[in-house]
Amino acid sequence: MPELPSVEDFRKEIDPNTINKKISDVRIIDDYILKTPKKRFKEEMVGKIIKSTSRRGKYIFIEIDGKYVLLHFGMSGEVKFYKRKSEQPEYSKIIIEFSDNTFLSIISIRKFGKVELIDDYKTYVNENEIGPDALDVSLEEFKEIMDYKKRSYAKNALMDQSAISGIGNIFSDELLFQVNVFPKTKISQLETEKIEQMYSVMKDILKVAIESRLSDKPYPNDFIIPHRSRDDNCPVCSTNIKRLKISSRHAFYCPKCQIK
DNA sequence: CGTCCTGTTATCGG
DNA sequence: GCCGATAACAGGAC
Repeated sequence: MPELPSVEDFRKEIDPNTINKKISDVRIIDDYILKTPKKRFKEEMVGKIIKSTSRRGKYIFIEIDGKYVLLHFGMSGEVKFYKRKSEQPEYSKIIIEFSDNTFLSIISIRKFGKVELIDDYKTYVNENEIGPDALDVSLEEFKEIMDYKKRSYAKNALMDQSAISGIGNIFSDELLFQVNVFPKTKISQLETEKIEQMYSVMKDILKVAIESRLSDKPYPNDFIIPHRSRDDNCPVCSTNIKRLKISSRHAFYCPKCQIK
């Protein structure tokens, strides 16, 4: 379930649990999502110490003695830290074992994720055009980006990872719902005040979502997320939620609150 | 059985 | 070159 808030949750599973721990073994159960040759991946990691973690959009970078392990979760991945071998999660693909007999599992049901050893994360971010993280972007930057994306539908602009990284199908729906914007509105049709409102709502919903996940609570009921179904109603006005296909993704929205 | 899915990428036509 | 639509990638859930 990985958009920015979930990925941040995964990062917190890694950090602090594995920080300063020594890698004693790397078990590769299935190398489908591993983009670095198995042998090299193992050799570069065993014996090394986990230094730090960072996240940009939906990517996690784990720093290991100057190099980085990149994690991307596709549509269904996650990571799990655990202390007993018997707790090994189902669909574990790669398991990092530490010298204190604890484990970090990289899990993937479908095989859309990515695990890769890279030399420098800044180079990677530039080469792969991963835009600034949604939680780091400044208002000025956000306005510039929206100006650059003015020909796009609002939903597509928000989901473009090279413009702003971290927002996917779910959170773009939430953001548009909370600012009362119909998903197929072109960015150029929005007033400056609306763009500014989008910026502040973007920060708010991501922070609230991270907090909810951290405290293991469901997302607030006045979010559209718990009502993303054609059989459900708008938490504000009770109108039946509608579904719309945009660029082969389904957008859920309230036809009354989100004016065209 | 068919449908659905919270991501990314390539390709095509406009 | 940008934009939107589509297919492809896989496999489990319902």
